Amino acid sequence: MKFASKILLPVRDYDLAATLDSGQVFRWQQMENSWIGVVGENQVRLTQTENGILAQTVAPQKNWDWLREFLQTEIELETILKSFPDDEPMNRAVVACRGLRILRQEPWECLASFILSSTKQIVQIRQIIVRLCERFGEPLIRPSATFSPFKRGEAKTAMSVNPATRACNFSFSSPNEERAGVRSDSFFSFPSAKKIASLSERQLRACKMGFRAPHLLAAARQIAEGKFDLEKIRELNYAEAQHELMKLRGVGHKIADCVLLFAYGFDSAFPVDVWVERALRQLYFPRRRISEKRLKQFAATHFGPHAGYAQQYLFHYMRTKMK
DNA sequence: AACCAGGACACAA
DNA sequence: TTGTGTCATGGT
Repeated sequence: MKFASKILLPVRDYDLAATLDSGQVFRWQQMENSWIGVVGENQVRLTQTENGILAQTVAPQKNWDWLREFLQTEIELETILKSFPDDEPMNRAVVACRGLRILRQEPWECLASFILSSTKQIVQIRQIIVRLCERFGEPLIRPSATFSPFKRGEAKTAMSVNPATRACNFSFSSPNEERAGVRSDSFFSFPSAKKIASLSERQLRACKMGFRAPHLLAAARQIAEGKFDLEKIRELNYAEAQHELMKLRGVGHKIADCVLLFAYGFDSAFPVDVWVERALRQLYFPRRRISEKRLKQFAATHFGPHAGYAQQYLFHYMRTKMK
């Protein structure tokens, strides 16, 4: 793997591994001491160092603002942590997960990813998304070419000309790689809404997304046809934005909150999945029956203006430190 | 080999 | 308002 550009993004209080492996993004894989992933059209390698995060990209860069935006390196974490309630569960979660951040994702990829997330373990979400990107994303620029070498249908011709630029494959190349859920030699963009909208439900189900396929397809079509505008969400307040996202089939409170928090930066969004509900009941109301509604109300008022961050700390704390 | 997973939805009580 | 069945799939 050759990298054309690199930069050191100075930042402290940033746990890269915890952040990339905390169930907000699904396309990053650890390679030795680094993390390999894709942001937009860029294949990136990130390495945690003493002074910050070292970033390397395959394509040459003139401007790194897109990466600072994604990683949210400008955020002063200390301010956010100080806004958390000063209670035992929260303090323990912060001590255990200090440096955990919330990323700022591209809305469509985030929405699509979380439509695919319902009642799935994180490992399986990763596998589904890898298949989706391999089959329907665009191959990314490789170091040996100055432009995208070929489109999917022309793979055979291009391969015979220059095998080194091979970047296309409709399936996993070996059982081992399929089991790992990851290919090591090919990287693809996340398929656009327009691309997904052009597919059949059958093609999507072939990615093993099950009953989520019609939901993803419907959302992609509405967006591709201009009937649903993901950019418009930015201009709304939290309640309006949540209501708007929930108009999509397959998007309820939880998934809407994930998108609002991870893609639009609504820090007050507080997604409650089985892990977070478990954390709330078990850490805040041990051996006491609390109604669903009172629990929701507690969550909505107790964690302050950056409740979404607090939620991520509780989630990651439960999932990693508390088995 | 059951059980469960970063749910949503229609419908019943 | 809260409870139940249904939808697919495969790690653990």
